[in-house]
Amino acid sequence: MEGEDAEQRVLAAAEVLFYGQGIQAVGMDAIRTASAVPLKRLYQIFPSKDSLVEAYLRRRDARWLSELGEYVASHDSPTQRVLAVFDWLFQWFNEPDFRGCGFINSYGELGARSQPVAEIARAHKQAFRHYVADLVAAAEAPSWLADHLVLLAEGAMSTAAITGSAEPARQAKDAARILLRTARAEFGTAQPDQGSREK
Amino acid sequence: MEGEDAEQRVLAAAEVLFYGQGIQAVGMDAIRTASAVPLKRLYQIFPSKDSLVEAYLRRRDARWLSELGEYVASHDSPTQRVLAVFDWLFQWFNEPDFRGCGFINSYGELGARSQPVAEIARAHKQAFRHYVADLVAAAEAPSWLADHLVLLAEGAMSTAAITGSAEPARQAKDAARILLRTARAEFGTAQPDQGSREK
DNA sequence: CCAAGCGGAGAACGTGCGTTCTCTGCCAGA
DNA sequence: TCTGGCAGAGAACGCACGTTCTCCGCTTGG
Repeated sequence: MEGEDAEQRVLAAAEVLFYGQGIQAVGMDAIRTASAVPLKRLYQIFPSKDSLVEAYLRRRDARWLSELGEYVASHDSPTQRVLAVFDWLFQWFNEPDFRGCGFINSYGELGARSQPVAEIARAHKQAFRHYVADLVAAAEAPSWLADHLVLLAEGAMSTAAITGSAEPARQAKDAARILLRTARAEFGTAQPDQGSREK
Repeated sequence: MEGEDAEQRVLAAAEVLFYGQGIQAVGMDAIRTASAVPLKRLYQIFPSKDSLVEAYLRRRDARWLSELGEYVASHDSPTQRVLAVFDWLFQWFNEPDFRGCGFINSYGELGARSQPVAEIARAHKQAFRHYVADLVAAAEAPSWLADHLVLLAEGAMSTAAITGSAEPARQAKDAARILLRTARAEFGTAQPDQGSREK
């Protein structure tokens, strides 16, 4: 049974094309050609372009967070894990087809017209924030630090996309290190945890 | 002669519509209706939609930076000026038709297809970075602080757009305050003079 | 070997939109 | 007043694209 296979091929094609060129710039014909799934079958699986777009975003949301989580989990200390987020961003920005955050892009393109798209983007960013907040809590830093780190990460994505450089990830990591250190100092962290407590 | 007037009306309509709904979502007919400029005249002024889009972006670039500059200049001390950037963002985010950074949005929508759009977005972000760098230099902080503050500002724009809240501007300002304080402490602000000591 | 239906390939249809064209009325100058 | 052209309003054109339809070959059960 290749029904599953066809759906996966469509989603894979959609992700590459929608992310790489923008959603409105990609026609269903391009999806068909790239996935080698006939239009009839394509419309059996996804009854409209809108539904395919939503599926694309949901899939990307899940993959993005799981890849980030996997990378971060390979680090040991809570502090390292917080900073690993920015190392992962650096890697991502260096991928040749990096073109910014797919959710910010989709929101900018369709968010004003499509409530589902806006909602998925919002949910994705909220999930990311929660994930960072957990890392921050594990590193025994105040919860507002998570907001600051998220802003740095989001800014790095946009800036890296437009400038075409991965450097913003490094800059964001530097800033994150300073904020993390300062936050814990002000917070009066009882547990040094790494012995990396200065000042 | 109302030739000038027609052009201004077209640009005003284009800014509201393109920014508010996305570029591809707005047809030339909508521009015509909103500006009350007949299509014939419209195409005399802007020979194609692409050229109108570019004019829209260039005008928005100039206005955005000049409004920011005006607000910031109304503050006295160099430190206040640096932080005033985030107050201005807060005001902007609270405007009812705020929908994120028009350049990030345009880049996400068209940057992959249109080199001019990508170039204008890049130039805009570079100009913003230079502006912040000047403020940072005046506040006698190390130049890398400008990169950090720009990331916070960009992140605040995206996050405010997607969440629909102006709160990110406040969070970014808090983070900026910490980074500014820390940067000057580490930098040893003993010599006010130029503050141009690197790394 | 036959018939019935399923899946693939792409043509066809309707709509929206960027751009151009046509028609109509108005005003300048003789 | 007459005429020549200009500007406005919107129809028309061509194309792209989302969605549906048609045709055809293959398979599968009798």
